[in-house]
Amino acid sequence: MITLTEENYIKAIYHLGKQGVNNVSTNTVAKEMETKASSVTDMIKKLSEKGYADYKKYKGVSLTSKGRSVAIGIIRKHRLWEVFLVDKLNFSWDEIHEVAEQLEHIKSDKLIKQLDAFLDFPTHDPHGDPIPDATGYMTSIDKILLSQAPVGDTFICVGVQDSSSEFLKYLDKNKIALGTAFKILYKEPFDNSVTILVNNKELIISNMIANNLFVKKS
Amino acid sequence: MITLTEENYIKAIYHLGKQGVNNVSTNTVAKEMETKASSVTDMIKKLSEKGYADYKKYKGVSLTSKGRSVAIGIIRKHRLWEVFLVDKLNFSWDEIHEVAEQLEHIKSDKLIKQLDAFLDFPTHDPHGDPIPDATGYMTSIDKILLSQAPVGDTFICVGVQDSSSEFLKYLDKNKIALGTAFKILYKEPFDNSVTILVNNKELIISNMIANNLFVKKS
DNA sequence: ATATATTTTTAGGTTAATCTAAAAATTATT
DNA sequence: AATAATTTTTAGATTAACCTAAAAATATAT
Ligand SMILES: [Mn+2]
Ligand SMILES: [Mn+2]
Ligand SMILES: [Mn+2]
Ligand SMILES: [Mn+2]
Repeated sequence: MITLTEENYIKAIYHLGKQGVNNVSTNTVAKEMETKASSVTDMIKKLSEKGYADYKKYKGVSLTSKGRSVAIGIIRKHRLWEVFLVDKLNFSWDEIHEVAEQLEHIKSDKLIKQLDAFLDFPTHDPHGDPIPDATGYMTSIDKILLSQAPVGDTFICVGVQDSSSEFLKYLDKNKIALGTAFKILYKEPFDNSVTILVNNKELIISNMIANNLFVKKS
Repeated sequence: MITLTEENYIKAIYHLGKQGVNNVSTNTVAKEMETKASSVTDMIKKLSEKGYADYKKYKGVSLTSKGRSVAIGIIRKHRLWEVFLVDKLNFSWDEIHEVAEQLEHIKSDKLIKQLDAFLDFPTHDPHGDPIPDATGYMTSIDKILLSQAPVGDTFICVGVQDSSSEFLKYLDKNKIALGTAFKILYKEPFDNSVTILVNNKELIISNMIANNLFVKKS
């Protein structure tokens, strides 16, 4: 039996250390979980005892393959529910994360299997993140950050790094969505801002924005 | 802030004492919650302090109007999710209760509002129980137990008292579903069994079954 | 009305998840 | 290499939800 809190820690370790393979420091987990380092120490001891994590004192924590498969299962549920909320219940992409944080903990194999089928086996969530299939396999489209993309080429938006409501609303306001195509006209060396041509209009994007938008060459 | 456990106690008190109006004894709640009487005493003190329940030592517990509206909200969610599972995800009516027990605690006003619309504002769940609307109003069809229905008349099945998987599977096996019509041919005084004509076949139903099937005159 | 049985509450403990404060280990700086 | 700063762990408390066992109240039976 695994508790909701344990699931959330496992997910955090997965996201912080490249799919849970890299060691993550106690403080890093504490920040992500909005809790204190001492609480994290307690919990990663427990996760380690239960076989979900590898932990050596003062050396940080990583996931075992058992822990990794738990993490992937939760992520699968999170992203499928996000698709449900957008595709079926008309939520916008900036309203879904908090609800999915709750729904991802519902335990029922049949539920997630049927939901997957009902949604027609989506491969990506509304933020462009890949949805692991029932076996844990994830298709990774090769995407780069807009800040890393060269001037002159044409790209399409395929994902976001930050999926906070604020950032997503900024994109909405500027009519940038997944699938939107644009051309990189100019990169200002002084502040690393990027001028793009999108929807037949020039738009200047700050480095911070460019650092949170995933694109791929079109 | 209300915890999941508090919600479950409130729901239990609601179901045990006619919509939470009647006083319910500590032991009754303990049995329903599969816990000990001492734990119940602790919890109903807390519910009372938080304004969800009225409690006097040794006198049992009932719900305040605040508690009642919490209960109705949870029941609304439970039943809407049950409709979702059956109508959209192809669950059968005997597989949904446990999942709905989890889903009923998801907190999002928009979610339940949109789900209601997505399901086309259903008024009854797959077991024939009424679904409270957003204001808490519930339509109650006047139904009686098959065991109370007179011989000779024709009835349709409109609900179940017991919604355990075992009972529901029995009904499936005998091709009895919500909306199924039948005629009461005979009631055996010795064991109170009931002979009905259903799907053009005679079927003898034990008193226990007849005590768990709601019908209405057709 | 008294004794017996049952129900309910209280007292005191446990576990999971958190916290603060202090100690120990590690890392960075002179 | 020694000292200072930072990170991590330990020790000891707290809270929610539960438990057992004993005490108190209520209900039932003689
Ligand atoms: Mn999300
Ligand atoms: Mn997402
Ligand atoms: Mn149910
Ligand atoms: Mn139901």
